[in-house]
Amino acid sequence: MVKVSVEMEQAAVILKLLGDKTRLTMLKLLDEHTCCVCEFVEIFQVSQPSISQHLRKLRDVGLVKEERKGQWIFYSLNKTNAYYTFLVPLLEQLPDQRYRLKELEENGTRINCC
Amino acid sequence: MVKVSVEMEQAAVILKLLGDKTRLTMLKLLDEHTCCVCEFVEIFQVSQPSISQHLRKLRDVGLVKEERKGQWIFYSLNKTNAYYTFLVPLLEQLPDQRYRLKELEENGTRINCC
DNA sequence: TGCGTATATAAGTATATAGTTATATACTTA
DNA sequence: TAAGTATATAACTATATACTTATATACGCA
Repeated sequence: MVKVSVEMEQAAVILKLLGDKTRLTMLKLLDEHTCCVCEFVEIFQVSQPSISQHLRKLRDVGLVKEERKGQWIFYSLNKTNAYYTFLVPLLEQLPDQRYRLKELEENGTRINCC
Repeated sequence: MVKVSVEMEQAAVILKLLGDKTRLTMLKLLDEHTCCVCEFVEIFQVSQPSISQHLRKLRDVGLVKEERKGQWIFYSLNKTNAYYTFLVPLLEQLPDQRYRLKELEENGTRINCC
């Protein structure tokens, strides 16, 4: 008997959240680095509220956690979350996204806020 | 360097398809057994077109394949599909759905068509 | 305290999605 | 060939989703 880590309904909820290119990329990035909202805004070239709303959805199911450091709020993967082990084999198969952070560093937008 | 099995955009498309309870359960069932449309109709208690439309989406990305046997069309997981290995660790973590087929057998609705 | 920056939330909108009913197509069998 | 069963597609509808702009809140610093 294979161990079941999540129920069907919960799994579908999580997978629906991952089924968005922006959120999926966010999670892959967060698996590699802590990021703040303004970095995501720069990376994805969408409005700041749009990023906040994506992060809220991920936070609402506990996939990510936030930590305020002064003016900025840093997001990271919540590795204690029940769904984290469900996520891991997925994220492992996704292409490395660290080049995006490197791009930020190159044009100075990473330094600006973090 | 971890081997990348899928690109971001494709992964998001696949995960969005999995982010629906009906389709996710279908895939888990198909991982265990071949099924035909009428069985899914019975299991999920939705209209036949609804089931057909779900199956079409899964077929369009190549996750499932169909095989006509007389009057019936049997669906199964397409294990040669590029996304199959992406899927496997996910499906493994989902609860076994064979009890649903057992239920069909018990009330005779499995026999009716397959 | 007042201003600038970072983030969150509210409200609105366009599009996507999942279901429905109606109908078409394909096969089986009398 | 006609009737019955299985499946697919078309058209429609209600709801969900992802974005936008406008505004509120929180923090740092002069």
